[in-house]
Amino acid sequence: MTVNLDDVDWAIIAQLQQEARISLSELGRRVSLSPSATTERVRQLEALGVITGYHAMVDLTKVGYPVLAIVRLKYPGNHHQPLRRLLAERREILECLRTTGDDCYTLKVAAASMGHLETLMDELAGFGSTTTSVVYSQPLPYRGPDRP
Amino acid sequence: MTVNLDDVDWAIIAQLQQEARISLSELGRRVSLSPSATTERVRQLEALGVITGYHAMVDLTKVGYPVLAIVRLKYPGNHHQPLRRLLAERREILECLRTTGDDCYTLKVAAASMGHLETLMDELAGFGSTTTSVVYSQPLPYRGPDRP
DNA sequence: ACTGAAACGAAAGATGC
DNA sequence: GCATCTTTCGTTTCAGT
Repeated sequence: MTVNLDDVDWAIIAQLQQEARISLSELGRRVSLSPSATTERVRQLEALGVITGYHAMVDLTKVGYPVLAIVRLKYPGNHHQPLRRLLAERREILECLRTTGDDCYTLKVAAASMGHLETLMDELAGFGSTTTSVVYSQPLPYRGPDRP
Repeated sequence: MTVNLDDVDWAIIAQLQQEARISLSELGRRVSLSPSATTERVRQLEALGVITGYHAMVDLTKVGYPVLAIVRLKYPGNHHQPLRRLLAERREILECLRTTGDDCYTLKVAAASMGHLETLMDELAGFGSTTTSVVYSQPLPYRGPDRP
């Protein structure tokens, strides 16, 4: 499943992980490649599924979601469909990871207030027992993986 | 701290959260605005800190990190500097949230193998007691917040 | 706060190395 | 797999509303 990536591929990935909206010409300048060669490399990385997308990041507080929480969910049964439906519907759930261990799901949830978070927790509590931690701060700026 | 956003702002945010590399002209077409008006709106959203950046997302398995784990860290002391240093150095740590509750930090860690994860855990264990959950799957495609 | 026009720079595609 | 060239399209700036 691993793709072989050379120095230039990693340089491209590093640049686009930090600044996804730079032009292909600018990207080419930064990695010392012509615009067309850069375009071809980026196309390949996308086609191979190495780069899966480009996303704007938003300040949750500024858009009205000042409360961020991590919810761990202990989900006993095997009937995952209802939970999948909730994940799709409730846009306050920003991320969901299924994990080993006692808590099968770990969710990241954005809420407009503690009252709103309470409502969301009530919905999730229908699926199993939950453990909620409210996030104080995010001590790490965004970054993706680096070359090994 | 909240910024007032109208329908057009939210439409712009929604588009850029899904596809950050579309041209400003294309974005303008999608939200029914001229290129120059679109440019000005995006510039404002960036200047206000509503949009904090644009990032390429990468398939961790394809770039050589097939093991993803969530690590909860119970950090007793108040000396956070050494941990901050580790966060900055160890690029395998992709995310770090400081939270309420018994486990003060929740980290997302990418590893090349279980052996590599073991090494990383040993480093983290120096700071406090850890609970590690390996991620099976990510049942939710990436998405940011939606309009309330 | 948005439109429209004009100059500049970038993207896309074809060709040759 | 990469560079160069040309056409087409996007970006930027500014006048005007």
